[in-house]
Amino acid sequence: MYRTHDCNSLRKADIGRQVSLAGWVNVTRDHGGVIFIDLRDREGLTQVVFRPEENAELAKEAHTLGYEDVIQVSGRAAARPPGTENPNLATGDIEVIPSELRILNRADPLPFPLDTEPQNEDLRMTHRYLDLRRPRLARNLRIRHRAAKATRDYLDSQGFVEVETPILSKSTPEGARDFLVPSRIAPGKFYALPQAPQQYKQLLMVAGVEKYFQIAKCFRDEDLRADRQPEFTQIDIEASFVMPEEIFSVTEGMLAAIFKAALNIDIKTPFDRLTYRDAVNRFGSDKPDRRFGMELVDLGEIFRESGFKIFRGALDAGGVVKAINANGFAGITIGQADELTEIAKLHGAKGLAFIKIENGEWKSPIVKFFSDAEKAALRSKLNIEEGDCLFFGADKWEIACEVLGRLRLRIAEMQDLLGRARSPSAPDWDFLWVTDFPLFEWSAEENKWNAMHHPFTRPKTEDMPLFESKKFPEVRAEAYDVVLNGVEIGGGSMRIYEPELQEKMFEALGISPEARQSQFGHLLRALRLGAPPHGGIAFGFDRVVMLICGEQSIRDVMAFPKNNRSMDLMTKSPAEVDPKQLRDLGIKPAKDKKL
RNA sequence: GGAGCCUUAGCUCAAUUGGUUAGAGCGCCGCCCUGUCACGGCGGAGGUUGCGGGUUCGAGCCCCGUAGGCUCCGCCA
Repeated sequence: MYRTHDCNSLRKADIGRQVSLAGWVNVTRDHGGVIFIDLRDREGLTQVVFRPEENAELAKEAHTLGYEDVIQVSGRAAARPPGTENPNLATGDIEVIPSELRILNRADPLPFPLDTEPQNEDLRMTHRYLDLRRPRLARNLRIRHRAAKATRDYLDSQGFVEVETPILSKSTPEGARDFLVPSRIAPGKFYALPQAPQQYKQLLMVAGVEKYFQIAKCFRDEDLRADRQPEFTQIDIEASFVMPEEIFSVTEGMLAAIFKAALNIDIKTPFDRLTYRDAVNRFGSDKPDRRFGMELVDLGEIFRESGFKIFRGALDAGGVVKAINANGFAGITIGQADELTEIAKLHGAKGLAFIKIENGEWKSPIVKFFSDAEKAALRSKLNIEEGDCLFFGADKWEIACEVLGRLRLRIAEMQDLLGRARSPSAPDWDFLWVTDFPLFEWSAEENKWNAMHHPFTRPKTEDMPLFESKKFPEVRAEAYDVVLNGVEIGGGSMRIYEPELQEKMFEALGISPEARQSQFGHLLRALRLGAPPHGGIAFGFDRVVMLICGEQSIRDVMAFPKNNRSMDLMTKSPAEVDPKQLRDLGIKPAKDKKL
């Protein structure tokens, strides 16, 4: 037996007991005579004391111990001499006086220290197993575990059944780029790794499972971000004979259970709801961060007859004039103004007009075009006060909203409104439903309509006539997202369960009848064999855990993440393979990768 | 595909406007130290300043290119 206790369990009551501990040498304090070792395991620290007068042999060996050596000690739990107790340590009343020391494994000097935040992320990644020994990441892994367990326990309590679906799956034309796996048995053919278990879970509804969930690995071969990895985990949920309300309440219950288990926090349910239209109109985003104000204000009424041509022109063309008021931001620097102008242009604005309110004066080249009445109306509508800074968008609705939405977020960052390093116990967990998404979005690149959510999403019943008459931009979907503090953490929809409607949807998306059969034949067939009405939702589990842990990147809540370029620096994957493996698969690498 | 920031010792960082032999703390090695808890003290080793080119009497610093890392845009049904 290596140990009788972990390194966080010995207390005053254990004094005199014979104990064994095992773990890593966290730090040594070698006084030449007496030697102190802080022994660490995943639970905590215990001080081990070697004294020459007690055991000269052991003390001599203890002199050789270094950082992260793995050792086992057996001996007696003793009271610390009065005055040397350490109140900062749970085990600070006691120490272990060993009669035995086994050095289980020596450690080389470490590539980076474990007691400070390393800056060099690729160094951390190449030695990820060391990085994970650091308390922060070790804590994150355990929070993640608790969140996953709470998910399973809660959904189980609600009658949901966890079903695994295939990883070797089939490529579908819609959506993200697939990871492909070549087939050996059918040379030239490929499996695809699932972007989501979407079709399988719908087929499980046809199978009569009624309530399904899965903590599912998903794969998307797209470029990475701080909150996007090629391989990630979803909490996937689907239920039959349900309305959106029932999905909403299961979701709220589940998230409440997760936050209770992970942080012992009671989140506020039910969540507020906002339609897509309102979200974009008020916050310039379909995943609004409502933790600070600065809402978009419509100024159409004020400038309808304005002499300021830019605003008037936008309105006459059927667009909008909107503004945000950044309170106390009149001190904006030239660099900041330039950056915001860049952002505005990048997202389709022709430029960025802003007004600084300084010393009672409105400072901006555009102010001279405003009438007194317009100024007065602005003042009241935007609640303008000394020190404010106003930013305007005059454009098509979509562009004006998006630009101001982006500016709003960047300005909030500049003003540090988001409290960058938020503590996990931060009280402002702002959950929100965004509903009534458009069913379609226009792809200028492909010159066709695409499904905004996915091709199996139902149109809202009241919008069915619009769908039938092909007024695609106006059709709303029975689709919804969950947003937490401005991060989209989940989304779902009611699905199409009627084969005729599904065919019409495919038609609208420009998928030929032949392609429908080859790509979705199994689903269309299933819809003809007794498919119940159904719908569901899926959550980005990594993102939820990231927010719970107060991390800025999902890499910090994954054990072995990939870097920016989708590489695992520890195993050095992807890597070349033996030519024989390629031969078995009937694959010949192209000489010129640009082919 | 594009933009920005970054790259100096094992790690974290410093190095006036371009100017002598590129420094510090931690770690590492050696010596000393019997109640510390980030123990302490003395000494030592350790650098092609990511790489390649250019400007210059002289480049860690300026310019060009390139590699890598991170962040963002595009992309992510």
